[in-house]
Amino acid sequence: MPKIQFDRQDVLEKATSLFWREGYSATSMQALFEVTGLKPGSVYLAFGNKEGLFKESIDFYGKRSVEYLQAKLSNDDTIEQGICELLLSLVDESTQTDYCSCFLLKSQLELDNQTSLKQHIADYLLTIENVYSNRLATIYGEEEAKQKAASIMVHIFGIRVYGYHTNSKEQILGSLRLGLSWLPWSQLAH
Amino acid sequence: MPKIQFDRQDVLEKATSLFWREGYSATSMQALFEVTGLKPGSVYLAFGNKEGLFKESIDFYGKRSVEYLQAKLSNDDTIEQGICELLLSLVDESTQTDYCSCFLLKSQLELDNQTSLKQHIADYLLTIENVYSNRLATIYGEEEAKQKAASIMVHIFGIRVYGYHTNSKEQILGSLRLGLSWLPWSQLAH
DNA sequence: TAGTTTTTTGAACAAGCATTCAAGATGTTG
DNA sequence: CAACATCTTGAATGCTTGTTCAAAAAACTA
Repeated sequence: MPKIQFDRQDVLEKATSLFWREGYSATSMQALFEVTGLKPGSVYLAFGNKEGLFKESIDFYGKRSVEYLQAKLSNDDTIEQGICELLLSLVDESTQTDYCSCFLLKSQLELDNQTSLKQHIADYLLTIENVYSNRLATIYGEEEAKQKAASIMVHIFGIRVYGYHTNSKEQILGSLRLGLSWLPWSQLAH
Repeated sequence: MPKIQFDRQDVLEKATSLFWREGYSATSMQALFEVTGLKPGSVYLAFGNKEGLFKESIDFYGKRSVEYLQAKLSNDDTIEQGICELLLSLVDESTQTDYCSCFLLKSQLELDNQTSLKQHIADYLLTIENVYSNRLATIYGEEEAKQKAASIMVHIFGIRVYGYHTNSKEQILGSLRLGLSWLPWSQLAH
């Protein structure tokens, strides 16, 4: 029954990239047609409308983020060391020239309370927090794990905003060491 | 020479409120006309264009924030206790129903790199960081004061995002106590 | 190959956007 | 009071927005 169509993943990748950089409101459908190479009718048949395409872009980004996080935290010998490495890669990311923070974070702040999208995004953020929490619960008590996970999330949000207008990598690293002093920073190479 | 005009402060207060809630792109000039009670011509004569009105709204909010911060941190007997109280008020703020994070933070993330506004906003955020840094430098060494100020900023950004989609006041408070453990949390009433 | 279903096309739509401007109102000055 | 400078008005501007739809193309079915 299904006929060949455009590469949905490819289109979502391009749409996500544009929404991420420009934001929801500032991204026009016309710009999306150009960047994806699709014509109006195709987009509206496949995604319904602008909000539908945006929602799928959020899903594309959100699922990828959660999967990446889970993989990263299950591979490492110790959980805490894995968290350190992950945070360090976020710091590196934040000093790149084309850095545009986190798509989920930006969208969460941009979207009005009216849209159901806001809760949808919040769910992804909570899922990420739970990944940290569950991993930490294998070392600490449940309450302590939850509290530490929350502190990690606060720091991630913090540096993703801080890194958006400041380029001092040292300052950001110092803040992580100071605020998350219970992590094994010293055990990492350089 | 000057003829009576509309109350500029009042207009800026209303425009700020709308920009803050909706964001720059999602706020239409028509909506600004309605909320301020001004007609197109008046706005364009007084502020130039949409970006001009937005810039003055940022100034209105930014200056108010810096002044409030300076007043708060100079009145209290000890600096660190003052910082604690300030952070606690931010936590309270974040659990209110009409909470819409920080205007500077939201705008910083929404605006594209192309506009000069981005640096203008960054300047306000750096000014705020310097207020913390300078006050802390009276207790700690200069480097340590700077590092602690950066950590405070990371926490403020963090809870202003975290509080946007989570309502658990206890979790946010716990994160502050955990990440900023060098502050005198226990010396505060309740 | 003929028939059916699905996808693509691109022009067209109305609504909303930021902005302009000439005319009228209002206050100040001489 | 007259002359002037400034501010306000609100309709009109041209452009962009998100979205639609009938016709053409393409892919599958029998």
